[in-house]
Amino acid sequence: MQIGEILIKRLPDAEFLERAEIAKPGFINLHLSSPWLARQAGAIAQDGPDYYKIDLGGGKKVQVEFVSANPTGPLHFGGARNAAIGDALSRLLENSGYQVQREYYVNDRGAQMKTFARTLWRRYQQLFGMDVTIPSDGYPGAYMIDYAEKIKAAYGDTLLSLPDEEIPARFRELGLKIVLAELEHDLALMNVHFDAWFSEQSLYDNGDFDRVYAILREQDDLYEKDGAVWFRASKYLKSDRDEVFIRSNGEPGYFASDIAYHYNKFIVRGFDWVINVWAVDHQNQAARLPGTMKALGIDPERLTIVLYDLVTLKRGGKEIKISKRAGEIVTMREVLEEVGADAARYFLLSHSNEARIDFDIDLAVAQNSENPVYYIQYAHARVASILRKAEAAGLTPGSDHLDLLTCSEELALLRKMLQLPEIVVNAVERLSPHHLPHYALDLAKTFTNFYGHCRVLSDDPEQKELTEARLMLTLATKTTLAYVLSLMGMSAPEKM
RNA sequence: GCCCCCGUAGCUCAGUGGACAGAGCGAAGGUUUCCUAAACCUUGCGUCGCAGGUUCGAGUCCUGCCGGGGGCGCCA
Repeated sequence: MQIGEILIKRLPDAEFLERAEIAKPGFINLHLSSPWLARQAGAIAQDGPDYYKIDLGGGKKVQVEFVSANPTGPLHFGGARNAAIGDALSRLLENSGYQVQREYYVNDRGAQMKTFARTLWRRYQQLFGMDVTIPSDGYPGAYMIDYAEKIKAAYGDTLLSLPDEEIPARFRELGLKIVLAELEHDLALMNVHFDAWFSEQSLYDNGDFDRVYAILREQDDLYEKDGAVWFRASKYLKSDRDEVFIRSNGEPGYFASDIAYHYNKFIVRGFDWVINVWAVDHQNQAARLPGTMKALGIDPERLTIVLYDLVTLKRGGKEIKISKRAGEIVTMREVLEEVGADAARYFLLSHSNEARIDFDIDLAVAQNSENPVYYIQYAHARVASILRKAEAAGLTPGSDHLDLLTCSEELALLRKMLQLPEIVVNAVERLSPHHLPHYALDLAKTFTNFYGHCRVLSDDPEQKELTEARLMLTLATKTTLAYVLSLMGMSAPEKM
């Protein structure tokens, strides 16, 4: 308490400070000056979203790799959470002084791709009445028949006469093309767009894998055992388990691809920082991969893996059961078509990454106050409506009398807006976008409270100055709501 | 067996070692000749899973336990 008193006496006079006081155990409470607060309405409205831009990154090149589901079928709804998180992180970083690249890693080689091509070939043959069955370990989903139909539409029966040895590569290539186009289309439904689709196979075609292999060989990080080539993970990690690098069948394993891929990210492409968004079922690999960067001379701190937990879908409080074995999955597209991108993104972002989500479809589509998405967007639409009405009445926002904004609802709204940079810094530092939806709801609530207590528009000439000031506050609210919605990748409707 | 995540209000969830643990929804009551009633206000709402420990101070850190989920592959 005594220290506090001394500190208070030494506080410089700042225009934003109204007063400082000491509270119970020894807290110093600084009170913002109301006139200063009121002036921020003008600053926000004038600067637009730039008012909130901060520079945490100093122009550093950061890559956010997300979704990256195997290109063997439509995206499962769980992938939508990955997309929501990855894209929101990208948006947060972009607005915090980082240069961001969004990347989708395409696992276009390996066993599952071969199985995919084989299944596709069989489905194609079936379309011509041939009595063949799909492989027992193949992909039983009906979407494979759709893919085969597309190939039939483009090529007719001409592929039936392909030489046997050309079939796997041809169907792999055709299938991949179809799936990638579908992934891009479905992700666009969620307003997610990638800057790069990075092919795993390219690592083997462009020599990155060979270079990494040579480096590791040189460092004696590789050894042979049981007919396979192993990476000495134990040299770099607190672990007694090594990683298979090249399998006994001669094929590089996923770890070999991963390390070559990150060599490419850091050494070839020169990213300062790489963020991978992975589902929790990769938690073990997530714990190990950064440490193995040391083998490439890369600081493990430069690789961050964001893990998120799974999503279960509910309808009317009841879980929707899916059977992956039978190929019955709930796709991202189905859910997006039902609930829309905005609601999906809001709910998928509203939980901390580590928490599981019960996604309630009924709530997401509800058009009432139970649904925070509508509440928030409605607040924006209401703001827009007031501004439209003002314009029609010849009233314009003005900064000359902002000191008239003195009532508690007005000041609370201003304070809430000024919290946003703090929210953004926190979300970036912890890579936790879930603070955004909570803040947005808070802000919408604070605005609606203001709206209920303070009439903005007035045709009374004596109220003109207050009206101009409140219009300025309203405009600042519009800027702020629209900005926080854009960080989440959601739309800010002018009308509802 | 070892490792990771979760457990906070009736429900869904926030909570960065600091003040009396917060929001929304639901509930109860009230408001509206008025800029979008898709609204607003008021009220009540807690053994922070349990038990120890560290600390001036713990929902937060440590240990153990209980409950739920996940991971420990020559799959990715």
